[in-house]
Amino acid sequence: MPPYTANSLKAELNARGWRLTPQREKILHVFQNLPRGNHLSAEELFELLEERGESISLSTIYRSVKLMSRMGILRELELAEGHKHYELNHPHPNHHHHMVCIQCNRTIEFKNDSILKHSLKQCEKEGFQLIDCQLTVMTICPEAIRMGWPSSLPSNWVCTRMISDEHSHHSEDNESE
Amino acid sequence: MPPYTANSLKAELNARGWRLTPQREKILHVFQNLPRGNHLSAEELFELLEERGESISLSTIYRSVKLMSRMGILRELELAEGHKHYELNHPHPNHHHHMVCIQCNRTIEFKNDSILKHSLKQCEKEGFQLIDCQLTVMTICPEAIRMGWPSSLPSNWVCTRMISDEHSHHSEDNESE
DNA sequence: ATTGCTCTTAAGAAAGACTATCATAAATAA
DNA sequence: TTATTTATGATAGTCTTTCTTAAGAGCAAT
Repeated sequence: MPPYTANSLKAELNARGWRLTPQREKILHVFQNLPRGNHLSAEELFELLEERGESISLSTIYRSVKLMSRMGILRELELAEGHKHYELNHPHPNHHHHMVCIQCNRTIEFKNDSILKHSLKQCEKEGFQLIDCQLTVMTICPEAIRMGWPSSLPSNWVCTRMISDEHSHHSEDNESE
Repeated sequence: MPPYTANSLKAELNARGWRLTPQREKILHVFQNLPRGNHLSAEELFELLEERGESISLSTIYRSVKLMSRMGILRELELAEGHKHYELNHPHPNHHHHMVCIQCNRTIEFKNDSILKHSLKQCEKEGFQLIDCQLTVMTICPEAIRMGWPSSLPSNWVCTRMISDEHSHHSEDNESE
């Protein structure tokens, strides 16, 4: 049921020039034995291992979860403000992007397959191999707009003119530099 | 020549429910008098103000440059690894996205207007107002591939099957769940 | 207008989360 | 074993969050 054995983890790591260490194995072991849907912060993972008498330094914890996330073994979640959580990257296509409201600071997830397609095209154009992609859209959310916050932008903001250029094909912005 | 006066900054801030404080005014003032193309880290900005006898706490520095970046007054640059720099957001459309190589950790910029269009469409669909967008693509770069690093992905990684689904229209992944 | 009161936001300090650097230790290769 | 590369752990550095205090804005009664 857990997708990784010590051997397959080793193979995965070695394939990229990285090594299987006791620390990495222990960390993965924790995640594999975690009930599905559960997730841990770096700190929680650290304490959990501490309790079991297998103390691993926080540096290594942070480094390992980062590495494994980049490899696609773990998944990095931004749940609460201020700290990340990690879980096994189960093969549940849960690939999404984020809209952040600059007014109320809230984050909303959304799905959009075109983003992945564009990323893939970009990679192919430049000889890169795609692993993952992540779009973050800074916005003003409907609630903020309803509460009267202006949805217009500073006059010198790059996006405004790019978008207005896009919509009205009579470019009215003749501002000098 | 500098696009903001104390009054226009105040208007910009007030419009979003934020206040013009002496600290924010001083910070903007520094950037407005910075030669074009120059940029400052939070630490540098702190020291510069310190020298002038106008000491502002680091917390406030960090908070202010973050706020002004989100508003589009400043622009946040990721130059060196490990710390950010800030500059005035001149109306030079320099809007770009990033490809990160998970193997060698390098970041490459690229431009792609479709991303902005898709972000805009997404925003309109959900009643959000777009301010900015930023795509990060995790990749394996050509150099890393040339050096023999596998460009294939872990078998349980979500993107693989999404992409292979996309390319070969005979979906071969009949794994349960 | 000015004063006092209330409500909201910001500043500063300190703690917390995460990342980078560096010396040492462990793992791989020869 | 020895040489080479990579990882760990400790520490310092960068940035964010939280909390308390201070300051700005709005309103009422003077």
